[in-house]
Order: sequence, then structure tokens, then C-alpha cells
Amino acid sequence: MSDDLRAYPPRERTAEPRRSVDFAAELNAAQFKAATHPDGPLLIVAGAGTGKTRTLVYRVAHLIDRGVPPSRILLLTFTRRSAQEMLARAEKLVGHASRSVHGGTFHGTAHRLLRRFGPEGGLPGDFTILDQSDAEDLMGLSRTALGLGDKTKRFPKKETLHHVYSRHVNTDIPVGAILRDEYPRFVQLEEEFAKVFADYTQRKQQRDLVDYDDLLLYWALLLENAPAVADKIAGLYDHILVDEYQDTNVLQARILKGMCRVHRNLTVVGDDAQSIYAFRGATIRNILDFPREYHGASTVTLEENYRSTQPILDATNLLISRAEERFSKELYSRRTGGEKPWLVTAQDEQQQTRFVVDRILELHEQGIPLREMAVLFRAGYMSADLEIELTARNIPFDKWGGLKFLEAAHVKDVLAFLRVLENPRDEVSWYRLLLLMPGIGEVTARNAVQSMADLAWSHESFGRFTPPPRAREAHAALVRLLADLRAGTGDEDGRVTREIVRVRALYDDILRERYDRVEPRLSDLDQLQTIAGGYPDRATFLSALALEPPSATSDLGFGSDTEDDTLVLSTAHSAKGREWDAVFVIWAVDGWFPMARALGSEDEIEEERRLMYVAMTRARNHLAVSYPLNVYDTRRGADYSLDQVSRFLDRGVRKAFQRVTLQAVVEPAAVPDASAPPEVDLRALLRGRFGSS
DNA sequence: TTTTGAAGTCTCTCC
DNA sequence: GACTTCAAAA
Repeated sequence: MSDDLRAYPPRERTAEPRRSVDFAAELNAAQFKAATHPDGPLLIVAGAGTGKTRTLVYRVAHLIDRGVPPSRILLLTFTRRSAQEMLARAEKLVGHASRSVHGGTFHGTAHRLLRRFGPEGGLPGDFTILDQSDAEDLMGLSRTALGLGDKTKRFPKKETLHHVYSRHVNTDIPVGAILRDEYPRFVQLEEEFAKVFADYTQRKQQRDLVDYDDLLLYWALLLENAPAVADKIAGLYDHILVDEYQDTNVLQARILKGMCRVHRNLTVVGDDAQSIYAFRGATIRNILDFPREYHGASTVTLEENYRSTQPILDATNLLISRAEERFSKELYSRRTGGEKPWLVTAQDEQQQTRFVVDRILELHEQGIPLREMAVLFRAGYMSADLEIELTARNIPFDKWGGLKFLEAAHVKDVLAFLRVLENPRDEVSWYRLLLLMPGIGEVTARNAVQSMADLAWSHESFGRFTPPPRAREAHAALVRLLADLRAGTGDEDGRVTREIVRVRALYDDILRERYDRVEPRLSDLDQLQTIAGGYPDRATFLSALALEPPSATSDLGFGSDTEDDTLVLSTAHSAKGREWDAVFVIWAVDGWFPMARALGSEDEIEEERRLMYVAMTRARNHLAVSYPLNVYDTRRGADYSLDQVSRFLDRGVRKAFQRVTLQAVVEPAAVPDASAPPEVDLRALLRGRFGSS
């Protein structure tokens, strides 16, 4: 097991000559102040497009320039992609020294540290990471084991249980309070929740399983409760820099406190106006309270926007001015040219789609590459119609966001085989693959798992299990496959890929049996095989997959493999930190953006508003926000409803836009014969109904 | 006990 | 539209 996951996939080697950096000349005054800030806590409040990344990169460069050993700098970012990007940019400034800077997500870093120091806190060094749905499944097993799953009384679903658990761990809010706020109907069940959580925790520990929350929690607990190990871990770094600080939670703040308690060299960068992850426990309080939490902290505010034209900023400033508590800042740009953003009213979804595609082609003709354009939306499924149209018109695109690929049942199925090999105690994966086998159902699976547990999960324990007659064949096939896979030796390249090939020899037939649309699923598995080729061993592969899921799906046959000029479709969340020349925000319909189910509280609505702000501020030169009037809504029975523009685009905000109304496309056949008198005067009928003349 | 087909249930954001 | 849940058949 490699100590350092950053090595995969390998960063390309470029012989960049080191140059001396003229910080004062290459940064504006505020950026310069932040980048060259001496030791001690520093808060950088950076509005959208104000060169936040640039400042952070230069700060890293400056630290290295000052003689801080690069390997003693830790850069925590929100995605692994942004860490890589920043380090690549730092490399251009200070040469390959920056390659030794440790960069990654909180979870990725936690993983690295726990593999190394976990054993000193009683953790096994070879734990398996549970992703969210694995964790939910395990929670389900706990619920069933406690007999709370039967339908005699109403008990929350495993997803709800997990959500409450996760929120509790990440926010320190007592379970009772969470129930009161979010699930009043379950308040009386607090004790049962606690029992399930206790069982869940025990189950994880007995089976060497670690969920996402544990990664952070164990890190924090080591820092807080094991002084000797804490000194070692905190002693690894002299400087810690955190990006997107507005999206960290209480637990992450605790970790930072522990990591920095000696030197206090903590730099955090964030924008309270872009806080969009409260749903997973992030709290805006971290950034708002930073100056109080770290006495003597300096604060630098970046307000000059280098990204967008002034007309676009006028619109986004108006949008966010409606928000409640925030560090007040007014972004301005010297890019005064440019046209007002568009607010496009479409008659229906098809027309919205057609508008977006036509406009994209138009801009493309004007010389804007596809990769400089993006279409953003609130949730992954909202781009379905657009994807079909783009495919039909041969426009290549990448879709970001969502975890589709790894969530796909067939991908998880194949991974379950590998995970069982890696960790024979992985109960969740055992259930998953046992239930796949013909002749094995819930009862047999449970018996098998129980019998393996009795034999301490040894490798042979599954072979010793005596299946009922109907499952004999499946059992034998599985035993053979697992033995076969275990027999594979060495760490030669492509080993994981070959394992997947062998698993598929058994699994592909099952897949064909179970699903109707087989081809896209098979090609997902092909893709999994390819991805596996980039990893040296199974453990690294599985961990990396859980921590940094590949975003691409092969559903529609387009991908960045063949094309390098591809349009980006993305959820607003996944678009954070990115920018494009032209941005389309679609589905700006009330109930869609903001989403209807996010309207429960004022806080949720505010978060939706900030999300819309994030989406719109991605644009450099062209911004178009569109909404269809008529939405075919299957929920309300096959009917069309007349929809309203998003509440965030109120009358005042709309003034910053130019209105574009797309005319209804009338099918020739449907055009009424204007010469014929109407059969009935509908409007008069309606007026008469209310007695008005 | 497993399988199968039909009815029913939601629909999100992500490490 | 994809997945879960339920009831009845094999």
C-alpha cells in the first residue's frame, strides 16, 4: 500500500525552470497582502472571480520562496481536481519544489493520515472505506438486526437514519435536536436511533469498515485525545491553507484547530456568499467566526473581480444583495464592456433546449470553443432533454456532478467482489454479491454471513458454508471464482484490471439476466476496467474510487477521451470554483431552482439563493438564464402547468437582464382558421362566471 | 425460500 | 423512469 495517494495518476513531469517571482507586480494590493502575509492566522474573504485561487497559489509560492520546506505545507481543497490545479500552477511559479506540497481534500488527507497513524490509535491499517450508500446499507443491516425494520411500527428508512447520524457527527448537534428540527415525527424514537447508531458503530469496528464521517472523526479524535500521536500528525506541517472555507463543518474546524494549535499558521480562503453545502453539515459560522476563534487573525478582502463583465456583476450583485448575514462586499470589475445577461422565457422544455443548443452553436461560430461554455442546472436529472438533443446534433459534452457512475448498481456489484477479496469482513459487500447469485436470497445470504462471522471471516469460511440445494451451484461457482482471484499473485501492472475481467466472466451473464438495457451498463464496466488500469493495486484502487469518484458516465457514448473540445454540463454545485466564457443557467423555475423540497426553512432558501449566485458568477462574458413556462409534470398527473420564474429573479434583479421571449412554435396543422368565427367566446364565459362584465 | 410481476414511491446537491 | 415493496406462484 502506497503511503501517498497523490502519486496516482502520476503527475506529468515538466522541466520548468525556476524563475523569481515578482509578487508585487503580478498581484493587486489586496492579493499581495494576502500572499505575502507572514506567519499567523489569516482569513481571506474572496468574492467570486477575485483571484482567490491565484492568491492561494502565490501564497504557496511565497512560503516556498521564504524557505518553508514544501513538504511541510498542507493545502486542503474541496475537490482533488482543484488541489491538482493549484499545485500545477504553483509549479509554474516556483518549479518542481511545489510537487512536494501535500494537497487534497479533507477526506483524502484523513485517509492518508489514518493509514499511517491509525494503528497508533487502535485502528487497523487496512480498513475499507464505505461510501454513502454502503454506509446506508450497513445502517439497514443494523436496523434489521435490532428488529426495528419490520413494518409493525413505523421506523425511519436507512437513508434517514444515516442522514441523522452523519449530521450529528459532522455538526456536534445532539441527535434529539436534529430530530426536533428535521424529523419531528420521529422525536419519540430518539432512544431507538441511539441503539441503531451504537450497533452501526460496533458493526463498522468489528468489520474494519470506515465511513466518510469516520475519516474526519478519527482524525479529530486522534488530535484531541492522543497527545503523542497528535504531536506527530500536527508536527508534519508548518503551514496549512484551506480553500472554500465557507463549506467546512464543525468537525473540520476542530481538525484545523488541532493541526494548528502549535504554530497557528492557518490560512483560510472563502466567500460566505458562496456557501452551498449546509446540507452536509457545513456551517457558514466557521468563516464568520474565524476572527473571533483565532485571535489576532488578519483579514484581507478581495473585491476586484477579474472574471466577469460589469453588466454580469450588476446582475449577480443584485441577486446576492437580497441575502441576510454576510461579510459585506461589493464586487466591481474594470471589464465595463459587454452586454446585459439574458433572461430567456421559453414556452416549454423543448424550446429551452433548442435555444441553448442554437445559442451555443452561434457562439461557437463566433470563435468561442465549446470547452469555454457550460450549461448549469440545479440537479443532475434536469439536463436529460438537453443531453439527448446534444447527442442528436453531434455536439460533444462532458457531464459533471452527480455520482452516477459509482452509484450504478452494476458497478457496485463488480466492486463488491473486489472488496470482499480485500476485506473478507466487508459485510455490506458480501450481502450485495450473495444476493446476486441465482438461488440465493435474503435468508441464505444471512445464514452465509452468519456462518462466516462464526469462523472469524477466514478465507475458507465461505467455502465451508453449506448452502441449501438450490444454491449449491451458485455457491460452488463463487467459491471457485474467489479462490481463483486469490491465487493471482504479484503486483504486476494491470492486475486489478485482470481481476475485473475474471469477475465479469461470472457477472456479465447475471447482468444480462437482470437488466433490460444491457449495453450502456456493459460499457460502464469496460470503463471501470480501464480506470482500474491506472492503479497499482486493489486497495489503492478501491480507496481512490471511494474518495474521488470518476465523474464521467458512458451513457451516451460521448466523452473527453476522443474530443478535447467539449461542452460542459454541470450541476451548480460541481461548477463551484470554475469559470467559462459563456454560461447558461437553465430551469430557473420556482420549484426547480430553488427546488421545491429545499423550501422548508429560511436557511435552506438562502442556500438556494447562494447556489444560484454561484451558478451565475461562473460567467465571464456571456450569461443566459432561462426558464420554461410550461412544464410537463408527471407527478401532478400528465398535465401541463404554468410555471413562474425563480423567486430569486425578482422584479429588481430582472432589471439587470435583457428579456428574451421565445415565441410559441405553432404546428401548421394547429393554426386555427382565422376566417372562421370562433365557436365559443371562452374569455367571455370566464368573465361571466365571476359576475364581472 | 426464492422468484416474479405488479403496484407504489420518490425524486438533489457530494466527500 | 429507476428503484423499492408487496403479494402470490414456483
